[in-house]
This record gives sequence, structure tokens and C-alpha cells, in this order.
Amino acid sequence: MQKIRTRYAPSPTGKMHVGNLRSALYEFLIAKHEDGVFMLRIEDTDQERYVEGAIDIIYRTLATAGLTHDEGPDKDGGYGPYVQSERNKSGIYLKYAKELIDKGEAYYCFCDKERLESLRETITDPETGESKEIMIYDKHCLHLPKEEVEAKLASGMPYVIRQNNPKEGVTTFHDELYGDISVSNAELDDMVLIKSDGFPTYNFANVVDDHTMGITHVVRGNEYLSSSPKYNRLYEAFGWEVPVYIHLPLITDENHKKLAKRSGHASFEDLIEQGFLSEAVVNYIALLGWSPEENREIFSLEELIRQFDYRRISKSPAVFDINKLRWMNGEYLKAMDEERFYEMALPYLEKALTRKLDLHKIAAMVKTRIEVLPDIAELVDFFNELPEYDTEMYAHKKMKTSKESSLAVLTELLPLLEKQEDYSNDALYALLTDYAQSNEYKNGYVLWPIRTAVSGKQMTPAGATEIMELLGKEESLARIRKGIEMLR
RNA sequence: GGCUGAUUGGUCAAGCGGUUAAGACGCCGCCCUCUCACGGCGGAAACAGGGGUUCGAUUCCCCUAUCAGCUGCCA
Repeated sequence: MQKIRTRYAPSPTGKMHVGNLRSALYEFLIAKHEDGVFMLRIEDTDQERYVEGAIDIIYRTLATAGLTHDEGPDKDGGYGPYVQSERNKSGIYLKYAKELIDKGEAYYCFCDKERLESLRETITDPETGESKEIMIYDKHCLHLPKEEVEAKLASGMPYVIRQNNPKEGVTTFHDELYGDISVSNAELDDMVLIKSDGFPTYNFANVVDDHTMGITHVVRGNEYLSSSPKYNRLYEAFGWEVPVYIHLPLITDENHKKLAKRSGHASFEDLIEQGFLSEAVVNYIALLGWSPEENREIFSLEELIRQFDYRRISKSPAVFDINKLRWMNGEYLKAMDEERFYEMALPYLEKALTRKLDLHKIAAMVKTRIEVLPDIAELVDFFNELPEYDTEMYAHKKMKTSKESSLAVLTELLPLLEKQEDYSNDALYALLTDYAQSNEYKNGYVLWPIRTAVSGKQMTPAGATEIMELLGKEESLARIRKGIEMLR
């Protein structure tokens, strides 16, 4: 059987948003599931949109996401060059375009901007008031006499080459997910194949490259679904085998609008910056438009490769839900072994804490309570210094405490805690619960006021005695005394 | 406007002619518990609407609605 070859073919125009990344992911998975080849090709035929450094972003993103390409500009696999502007230097696109002209499937077009403008029609939506322009080329230059074409060419007049689509009949193409899609040829515009600057358009370069680079499965976004019949006509005109098409449903934001690079959380790099783990992001987007056979959600890349069956990709668009991503990221953090988590949390802990504390212990406390690493800061801030707090916090319904009871407990406990030498969690816990027992109090009745005094917070990532252990005797006592003072 | 596609809870989704219509996120409640979290248990919440086809439609067909994409010498 022929080995599967897929490609990720971005244009270097900026950051990769999760839609781009998901395309790359699925292309990678489809190839790797069958032990095939995943290739990277840079589509830089639009010099105007080219963004400096964008290619590096692509390399970096693929690398951190773990989507290692087998072939690409930096990894020659014998199908190079892998950058379209490089390929164009050999004249490959022009050569194939001329072949089409010879076959009558394409023609030179010399129409200038003004004439094209006159073909334009403006449509206004009565509801929204939005207007847009549509244009169907009228095949004017198709009917130019051969001599005139030769003369114009010879005179150096700028030209484009357009596809010559028939006016009658129907073109059908097959998509693995969407099935057969037919479009009447009258709808097919004579799209530009070669631009006047000598570069091919996406539409043309894509077909030529996918064929000459041996791509077996063309996997791409849904936005190409309606133009695919035109590509099919190109394959047929050349007599090339049509690849397997897999069009992917798009990813939208919470307003069901196509994901834009603007919206902040859209780019992979931004997500990483916000503290998301690349594994979690990859795992999450894998499930945005695809579901495994078994009812499970946490998958490593390796497991995805094994499980991925492109026939289970869904057809409807999916909303990117940052909330669920946060949850999944939290799952990854919780599943992490202590040491790795500590290392990852360390920079955040060091940044958040000014006091010298046992960071291993704090890392362990915080592990089950955060979804992304930056959440750490607000969880541990009270360690630095006692925050301003309202004494109303001492009254807790479930603990059956009041400001008065808290004051009583605190003042009674203070001398005991002053006398106590061992400020380990266990010793303190024993001391406090013994005290509770001998007074026939519930544990919470005495621990709640202590925890409140020592943290100044409604909720903390640890119990009273754990906090005291970390704070040490001196600071703990100071905070309790402050509490007593405030309650008086 | 035309063309193409999509439509299961708020979100991701399973389902592929007969089900009490899974599961997950989020939300709510209970339990655990020195608060919070973790963990455990439970709950509310969906087949866009209308016609067919069929003994029987979430599932197949048609129409309508809604949403999206395309309609560039952008990709």
C-alpha cells in the first residue's frame, strides 16, 4: 500500500492560532497513525502579507507541540524545495500553467484593474447594511486572437493566467467526511493561476505542489470546501490522480465567530504564555472536532497517534472553550509527579513569595488547587504578610464560631502556643485538638479562628497547623496576637 | 444576492431505524474535611421547526429557519 503523506502548509503571516495548530495536529496524526510522512511546506506566494519571523514561530510552535515534521525546509526528504518562493524560482508553476494553456484549460488575461472594477457588483445586505463586492470574470481575454496575445506578450504587457472553466455541466468531488459535493460549472469562476508578479496563487501552487510532492491526503480547513471543485478540474486537466480530501470543521470563539488572532487566547503562544501546558492544549484541541471510540478524554500525543481515526472527525464547527481547557490543564498538573510539578511551579513560587519558606511543601499544597501555574500567586500571597481582613470572618456558621468565641479561644490558646517549642504540623495539630477535646469543642471551633488569625483569608490552600508550621513560631504568634487585638 | 456546508443540554460530544438519548466541562446539592481544593455520590439541563418514507424516526428524504464558509492577482 502507498504510504500516507500529509502536509501542513501555512503561510508565514504571524502567530499560529489554535485552528491552525489543530489542522497541523490532525495532519500529523493522520500520517503517523499509518506510519506515514508528515511534511511542512511554507506557502509564501503572497509577498505582501509576509511577516518577518513568522517561519520561526511555525517551527517553534510545531516543536513545542511535539508535531515533529519528517520533511520540510530544514529537513530535505527529496521533494524540495519546501518553500514556494523557492520552488517558483525553477519556473515550475509557469511551466505547468503553460501546459494548461496548451490544453485549452487556461488562458492569458491582460485585463487591467479598471476593467475588472467595471465587472464588480456591489451587494448590500438589507438586514445588517453590510455590503460586499462580487465579481465573475467574463472570459473577455479567452476570446483574444492568438496574434494579439502573442503581440501583447512580446510587448511585455503584464498578464495573469486564468483557469478556463466550462460554463455548462457539473463538477463533483469527494471528501472523506462530507461525501460527494457537486457544483454546477457555471458557478466556477475563472480563477487566477499565475499572478502578474509571476507568483502562483494559493489555488494553483497548492495543487501543483501537492501533486509533485506526493501528498496522498489533503487535509485542510473547511473554508476550502466550496472551492475544491475548481481544484479537481485542475487535477483532471493535468491527468493527475486526485488526492484523498479531508476538510476540517472550523473552530469558533464563544460567539460562534471564526477564531481571530486578535481575541487574545487564540494563539498557541499566548496560551503557553498564560501558563497552559502544551500537552494539555494539544490534548484539548484534538478533542475539538474529533472524538475517540472509547469514552476517555486524557490522551498523550502517543496515544492520540494510536487512536486517531479520521473517520471520526465531526462535521460541525466547535466553540473553543477556555474553561474546559483550564480544567484539562488542571488534570495534567494533578497527574504530574511531585518533582516535576515542583520544578515547574518554582518560578511562580519564587516570584510570589518574599518570605523564605519551604517551597516543596507549598508546591504540594497548591498542586490540587490550581488549573494553571499563574493561579499560584493569589493562593500563597498571605504567607508574605498578613492581609487586611474583616473580623466578621471569625464568625462561621458551620464551625459554630462567633467573634466572641474566637476571641475566647484565641486568648486561651495564646499562652499554650507561646510555651510550645515544637512547631511541626503534627505537634501543633495534637496540641490544638487535645485542647478542643478537653473542652468538648469540635475541632473546627478552635481551628477556624486560628486559621483565620494566621492567614487573614477566607480560604487557604492549607489548614491552620500547616500554615503555622511554615510560618514558624514567631510569625504565627504575632499574627494570633494581632487577631486578639482586632477582636477586642 | 448566489453557491456550499452544518444544526443533539450553555460548551465539547456519543449515537449511525427500536436506547430510561452516553460521557466530559461548567452549574447546583450532599458526603469527606481544620477553610478551600482534591476525591466520592447525586441533580437540573438537549435531538432547530414542519412535512414525508417507515410498523417505528435523533438517525433516511424534502422544505423552512438559523449559523458558518466561499464568492480576491489572500491563503
